[in-house]
Amino acid sequence: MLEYIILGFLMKEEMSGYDLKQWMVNCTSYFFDASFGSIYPALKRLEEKGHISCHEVIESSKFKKLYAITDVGKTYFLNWLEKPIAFSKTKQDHLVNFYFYQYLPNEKAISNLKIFISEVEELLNRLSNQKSDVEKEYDVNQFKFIYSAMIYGVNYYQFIIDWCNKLLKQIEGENL
Amino acid sequence: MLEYIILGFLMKEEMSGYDLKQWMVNCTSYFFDASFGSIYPALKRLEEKGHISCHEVIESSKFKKLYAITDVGKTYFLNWLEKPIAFSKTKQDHLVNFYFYQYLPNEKAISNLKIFISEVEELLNRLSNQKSDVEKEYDVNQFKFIYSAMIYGVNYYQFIIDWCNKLLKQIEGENL
DNA sequence: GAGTTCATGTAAGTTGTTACATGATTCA
DNA sequence: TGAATCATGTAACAACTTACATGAACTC
Repeated sequence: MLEYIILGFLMKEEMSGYDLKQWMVNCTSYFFDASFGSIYPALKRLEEKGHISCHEVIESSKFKKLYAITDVGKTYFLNWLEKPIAFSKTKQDHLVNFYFYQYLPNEKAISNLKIFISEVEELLNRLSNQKSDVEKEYDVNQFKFIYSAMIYGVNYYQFIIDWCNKLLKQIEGENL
Repeated sequence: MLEYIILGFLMKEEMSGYDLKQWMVNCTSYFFDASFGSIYPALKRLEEKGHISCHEVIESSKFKKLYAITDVGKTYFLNWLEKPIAFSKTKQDHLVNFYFYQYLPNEKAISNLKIFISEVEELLNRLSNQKSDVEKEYDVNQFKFIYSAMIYGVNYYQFIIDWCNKLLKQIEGENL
């Protein structure tokens, strides 16, 4: 998946491994992120396969290895993109915890739920602000899919918060 | 995470590696599943650590290695469970695809969205039926957390379907 | 008696992360 | 001049999956 994401970003413009990481942190980290330890080897592999090409530059007096997608790479990427998407059941790690909360005293369940909620709320706020910025600065119709992904992210976080709150009220109701 | 899930299941009753896999497929696969190739080595590790113990039996004329959680294991599990849950951003693989759909012709985007929707709809139907069965057979108040997880699963699938349909209508509207 | 399900396990491969190492440049 | 950021990279580890191997029992 990482190699496809890299190709996807390079469809827009050439960039370095460091740039790619920045893009992920700023734009896709709510559904995909990768470490330098996987990005750099991936770039090496993609170059070996001929999907990308590299040229070294000095940009604002900083050494950079800029990677550009090749025609072979473009064909490869688009061929992958047009294939039907297999829904891969995503691990919802937090559900593993909640699933066994029957073994926890209610007070502990409540306090942990509250901590978890505020954790997700912070992520929601950050993404929500980012979404507002995009709405102000860009014509969202031109970035339909990217903007839709943001809406997904915001609504997904909200969904988790709502679910937690419902569960919270249910347990709290019992404690009375 | 796998080792904790195993301990969690063994909190209920002793079972074999095969049983554990069955439980995951039938009960948790919408948010967590593991292969035999990871379950059996995990059981070995847990036994070495003294978190579980094993005894071999013939159950309905079939050889089984039944694992039971030890007191040490129980303490270890509960100690993990009561810690605050770190929200780990789950990779939403399908979003990686949709994020780059600007590079796909609208017709292809539409057909792929439709395929994806029916894929998720099938999962939703299966889980939805399972949920109905649980509602009929059990007192859901006794399995609050397990039942809440099911609601999470159903609503999560529905959320994805709704998001896809919205996006679909938006693209289809453009094609007129 | 042939195929399916039950049951356990291993070896190799996949796909990452974490921690470290290096060095240049920028900024206070 | 010392800390932070920019920039690239590797080695070790982690946590799995896939594919294979084995064999007993059940089912038609």
